[in-house]
Amino acid sequence: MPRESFDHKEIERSAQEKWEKLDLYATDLTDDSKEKYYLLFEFPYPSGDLHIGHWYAFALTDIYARKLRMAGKNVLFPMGFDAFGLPAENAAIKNGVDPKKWTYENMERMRTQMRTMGASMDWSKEVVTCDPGYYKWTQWLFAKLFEHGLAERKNAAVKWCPFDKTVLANEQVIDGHCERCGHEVEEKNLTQWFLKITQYAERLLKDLEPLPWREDIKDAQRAWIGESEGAKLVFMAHTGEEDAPVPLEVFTTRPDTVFGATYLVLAPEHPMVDVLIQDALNPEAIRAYQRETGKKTERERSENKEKTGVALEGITATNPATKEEVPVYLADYVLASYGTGAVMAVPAHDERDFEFAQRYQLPIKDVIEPVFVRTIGTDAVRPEEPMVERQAVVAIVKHWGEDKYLCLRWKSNDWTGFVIGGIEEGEEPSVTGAREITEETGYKNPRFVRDMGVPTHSQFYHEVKRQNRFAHFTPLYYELADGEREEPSAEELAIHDIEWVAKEDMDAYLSRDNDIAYIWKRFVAPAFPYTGDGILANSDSFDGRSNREAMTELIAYAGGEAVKQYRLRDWLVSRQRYWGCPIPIVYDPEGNAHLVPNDHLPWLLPEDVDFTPGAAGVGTSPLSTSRELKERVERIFGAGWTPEYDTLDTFVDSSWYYLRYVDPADAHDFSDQGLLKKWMPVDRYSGGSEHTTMHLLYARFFNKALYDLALVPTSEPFNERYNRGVILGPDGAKMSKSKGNVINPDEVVSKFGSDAVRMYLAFIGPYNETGSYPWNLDGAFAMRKFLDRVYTLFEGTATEKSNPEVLRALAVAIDKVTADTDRFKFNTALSALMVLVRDLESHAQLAPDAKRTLLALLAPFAPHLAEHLWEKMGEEGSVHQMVWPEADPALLSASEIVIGVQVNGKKRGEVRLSLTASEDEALMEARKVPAIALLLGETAPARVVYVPGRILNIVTQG
RNA sequence: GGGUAUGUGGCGGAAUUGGUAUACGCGUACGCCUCAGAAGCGUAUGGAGCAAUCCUUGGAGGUUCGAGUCCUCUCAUACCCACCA
Repeated sequence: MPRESFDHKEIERSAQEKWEKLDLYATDLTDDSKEKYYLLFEFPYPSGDLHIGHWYAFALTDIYARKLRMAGKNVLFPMGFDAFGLPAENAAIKNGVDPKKWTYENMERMRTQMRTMGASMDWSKEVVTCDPGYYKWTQWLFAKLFEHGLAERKNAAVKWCPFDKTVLANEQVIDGHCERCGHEVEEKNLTQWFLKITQYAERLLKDLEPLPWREDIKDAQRAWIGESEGAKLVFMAHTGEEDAPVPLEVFTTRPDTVFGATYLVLAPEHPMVDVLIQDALNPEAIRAYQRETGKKTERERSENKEKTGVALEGITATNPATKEEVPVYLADYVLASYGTGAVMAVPAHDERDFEFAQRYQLPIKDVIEPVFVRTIGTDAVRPEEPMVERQAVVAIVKHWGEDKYLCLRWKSNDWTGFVIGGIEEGEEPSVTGAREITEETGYKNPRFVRDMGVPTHSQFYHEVKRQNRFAHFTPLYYELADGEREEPSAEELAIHDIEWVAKEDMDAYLSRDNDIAYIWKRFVAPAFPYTGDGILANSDSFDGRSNREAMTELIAYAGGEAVKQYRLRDWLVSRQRYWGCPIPIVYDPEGNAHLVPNDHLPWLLPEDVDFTPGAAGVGTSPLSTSRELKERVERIFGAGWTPEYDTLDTFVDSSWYYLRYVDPADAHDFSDQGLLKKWMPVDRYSGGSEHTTMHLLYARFFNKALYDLALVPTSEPFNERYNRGVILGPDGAKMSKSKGNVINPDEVVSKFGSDAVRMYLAFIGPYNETGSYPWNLDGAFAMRKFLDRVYTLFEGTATEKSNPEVLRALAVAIDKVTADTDRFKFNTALSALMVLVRDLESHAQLAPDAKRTLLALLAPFAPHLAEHLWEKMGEEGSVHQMVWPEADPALLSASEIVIGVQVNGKKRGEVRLSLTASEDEALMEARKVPAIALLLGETAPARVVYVPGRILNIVTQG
């Protein structure tokens, strides 16, 4: 059948006009006759042009919005702009354009482009964060947080470019240099505003649990919050003089190793350094180290793998467990911003401390003896059986001539290792080793060289003895004097083979991550930290106990306190930027911060600002160049009062926009309580994976804080969260202007039509997974071909009713399209539509009922064409007001089905069976298939597995 | 270095609870149509083999009547965090 084509431009124009006239998409938020559904996508930054990524974000969510409306939901599907931000200011600096003008013009252009998309967004709820009507309430909410102690001022470092004389955002610092002029960046300490998100760390973590989010999204948030359980311990620092000792508090996750803490390390910025330095013998060296590290950014410090530090000479601190005096160091591997900014160093059991101790020759004291518990395999500990403790030796034995070592391979389980033997009552371990070497391998002249120190312990199931073993190994080293050997007993030979293994082959030879491999590693590299669990040693009365089990008692013994620590820092919201929401704070002549009273909100962003780099003072914001702002403050508050010059991080604006959508024009409140109660939480929030941590966490924090102030009805803002993938350039690389692989959607839309483009994006892969998909023009063309086929299907109309085959094909498609669209699996929904269209094409002409059903299914995916065909059929109203079809279950279940027949698990044919067929009937049918009959022969099958409607598997052997 | 995710044809991908692997689409080949090309239409298309048949979901084991799917190990790629004590 030849394919008709249609004029997509004309169809799009007329459909869009019609929708506007019918005002289809403005949601009546007060309509209670339908169930509410709040479908949210991340609002865009008005960067200028609508790109293919925007299409991917908006048009595909739109598919679901349309489907939901047809399914009878009252859908809120709003749109807005995250309109404050750095690019507007950069344009101002570069081209002298007013940031406001630049932003509003961009928004207007994007609105126009978005209309061509034909998306059903509700523009009447539009929110623009740089609009005073919006940021008035950003300021009001900031004030609420301030009043409740959730906003505070603290010192914090900013990146500063000494050439441009301007504060840089983190993303403007490339490799420690200013992205604009290439000069080296410095850090400056400024007093800045913080929101105390850390107070919510525990709840942000705990409330994640019941959310129906994908586990990887939750994991990313958990990692960002970074909870560690540990203890705070106090080491008293002494100066050697008569002075009172100074307490130094440390945070550690391993208080069980406190007996091994052989020195103390403070961050260079630690506030106590100023006190301690007065009594230190080397104040110049200490100051020099502070200056040196102060120049470096945190990133540069971490890039430098080599650990550096300086001793506070003449100062010691008392280990609260051992009561011994330990030296105190400054080192930049300790971060001032985490924990207490000070750590107790346990070089034997921490890799960083170990490295530092090696470099500065500090004592290393083992306090944990490793315990290896086998948990997998046939020798895994069997909890139901008793544990038998044994003292034993492990003997590493060197060859008399070569650099090879004596190994045993156990025949029962292919286990590889060294000679091992139980210590007899009253026997010297070295004697045990020598005896076992001779007994097990026959070598007669082992010479004991040394005991390798730290004992290790193993728990495993002894398969031969049939009991759990807790073996305490003493690792010993022997060398064979010569090769003199007698044949070991037959009993020994039956258990294992003897093998000589070269040093360099040993790692591959030994099974990984077990006790034997550890002992070998210790033998070849005698000093390295052990960070795992084990048995306490060198720890007074705690010796011999499990480190985990004794943890709480050890904390108490050391006079400490168990605490939880978070990696999450308080949220620094001050930005030394112009194009952002002004912080509604003024300072009295004494420098105390006061909120700008509500009746002066919105606290307007001044317009007489000089953007020239360096125009503002050192380390301050462009707002300080505004005369109007200063005058405004003095006029309202009095002489000597000064404004806050910083603006808010744009993440603050976007932390509450979903609350404003419900009541965007409200001049008396940030939103309407009644509507919030009805509409929150957001039912499904779709966005980019790059916002998994920061934006999503900030918004959750904001919502929780407002919940505690009884300003919002739910403690979590978002129910479902879907992360989307990215569209790559045709070359498979990330789209970027410099690579020249950016796709301009306008061109493709004008060529194939808006419907074809959105369908291509829907078809490219699963939407709710964060894959990345290369753009392919052939795909958009293919979608247009498909739409032409649909168009052709509507050419004629049958007068008789649809036949059962058509009805069944429709039912199957309804079922699949519905389920897949609900899960955002638009690709498979479309595949079901294509199968349906192919089936329908085999029938001469379609009855009106079949056409209507097909149009309903098509409407969310190809809204313009569906509307056009609807009109062509002579139907009233809009196709988008149709009721979403439901599949008749009776049509879905076929009475007969083709199932595969397997012989011994391999598919050998297929049979058509009724769903209610018995096993005997199935077997009878299967025997009619020649290939199967041949394989089965005359014998009765040993076993038959028959799952009706799925599979028949005939097993012929046992 | 740590965490998370993903590995299925030439390509994007499909496969409810373990139950006919490769749906749908692209690309490719051949044919039809055409003066010719484009478009369109039709057929084929995981690999090997003339065939019967055998092999195939990154690799190696395992559990099972049956594994893309579950378990163990291993390799590769992507993203995020990276001295967090």
